[in-house]
Amino acid sequence: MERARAEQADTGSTGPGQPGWQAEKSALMRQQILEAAIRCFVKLGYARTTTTEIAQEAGVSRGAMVHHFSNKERLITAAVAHLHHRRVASFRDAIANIDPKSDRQTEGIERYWDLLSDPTFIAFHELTFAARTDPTLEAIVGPAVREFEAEWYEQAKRSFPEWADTGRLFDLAMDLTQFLMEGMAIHSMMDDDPGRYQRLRRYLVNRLKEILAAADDPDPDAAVGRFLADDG
Amino acid sequence: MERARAEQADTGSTGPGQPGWQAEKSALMRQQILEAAIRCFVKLGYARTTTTEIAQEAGVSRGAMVHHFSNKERLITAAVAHLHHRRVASFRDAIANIDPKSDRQTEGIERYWDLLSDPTFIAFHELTFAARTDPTLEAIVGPAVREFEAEWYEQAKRSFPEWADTGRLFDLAMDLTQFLMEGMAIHSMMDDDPGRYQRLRRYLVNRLKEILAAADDPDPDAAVGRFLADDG
DNA sequence: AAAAAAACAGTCAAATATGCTTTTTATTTT
DNA sequence: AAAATAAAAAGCATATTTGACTGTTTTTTT
Repeated sequence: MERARAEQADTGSTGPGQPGWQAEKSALMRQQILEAAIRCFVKLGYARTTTTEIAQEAGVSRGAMVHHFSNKERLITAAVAHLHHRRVASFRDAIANIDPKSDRQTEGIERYWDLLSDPTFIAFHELTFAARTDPTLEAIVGPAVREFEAEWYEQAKRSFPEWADTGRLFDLAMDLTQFLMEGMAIHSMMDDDPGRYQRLRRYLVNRLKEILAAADDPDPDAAVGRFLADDG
Repeated sequence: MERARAEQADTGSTGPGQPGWQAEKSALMRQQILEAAIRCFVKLGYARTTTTEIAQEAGVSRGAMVHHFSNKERLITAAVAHLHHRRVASFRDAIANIDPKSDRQTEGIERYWDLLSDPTFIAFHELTFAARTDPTLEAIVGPAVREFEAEWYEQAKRSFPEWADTGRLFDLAMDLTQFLMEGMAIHSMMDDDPGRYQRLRRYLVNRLKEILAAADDPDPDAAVGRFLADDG
């Protein structure tokens, strides 16, 4: 009395003929389209990413895609949300999985560097930059950018408890890391000289350790002052 | 025996009716169009800068513009060259005019910061970034980017003789400055918190002075090693 | 002063991108 | 099994953008 369901095995919990299968297939296709959009951002840049191109990249017909995302703005909005979730998730696990026995500062910087050259991050940067001159896109991307920055800060605080209660020194270290790493990442996209960047990452780690060491100073404000002294 | 030339006075060396006047007017219009193109890059981004938009921004008809630049690629190429010259020139005078009595490192960083937020530099950055996914543009912009970097390095060497013969320490200082400042500049476009950037510039100046001081070390290689140490 | 050349303006057609509508196919429910 | 519903594909209409063409005015040369 077995019904013919031989071909459903690998799809997970549901299969053809079962209720809910269509919904699952639909969700899968949505996902597929969003990932294709992200690949297009990386490959072509935001401006030259057309809906036609995304459909082609996803391997679905334009009509099928229109069924899922009725116009371009909705598609872009969904892609940004998808990208944001992936970015937060991959940042979390990169930082959370640092070997506690390793040099944690170095590991943190190296893992963040890997992320910065990941397509997910390149795509996001592409969108952020395009948003500079596109108010519609800015309205979509802006909140995600701010949310990620807050997440970055919180996650760093959680994963590097040695920095707790270092106040302004922590802020200084975060800003230094963020801006220097981003500047390097952008430049490294058009300049193939890995040694240059590696050297500077080592320099950065040493600076971070120096700032951290200053936190043990009896007068932390004086320590901040030493780093930011205005005289020679 | 005066011929009627009352209205030529303010144009400089030539005026209507004199040979060469047309050529001068033509050059002026070329210039006007190129500057309009640059304003468009800043305002709209490279991708959304159309020839129509440039003509409108320049206040000339499209046909007139086509007369000067027969197609878009030639116009873009000329605009990039124009922008490059302006960028090199403004960098040179910013650095060359540093008051010798001031704190030269601080002044240098502050002046470079001013340049990074100047439309000339924003436009160039826009083009550089767009070139990532546009080989045709990359072919035009790439050489200018490399030329400017070389110029930047040479100019810094010339204007800060105290760094002469500091070898690898100089390279480290240049890279640190370039990447950190660029990272800050990009971020500051979308985040209005001047204090954050000012603080970090002060930090940077102190780091530069520290690197420079290390150049007096009897063993400069050991000094480099101290900054780039690989152990805790 | 007349002819030649250059600068300029306006219009048009081809190509491309987007959003909408219609037709066909597949799936679920009764 | 039939009706109802959802998904996918294809085609069409409108917008934009670019490059080309044509005619007019201004400037230079003879």
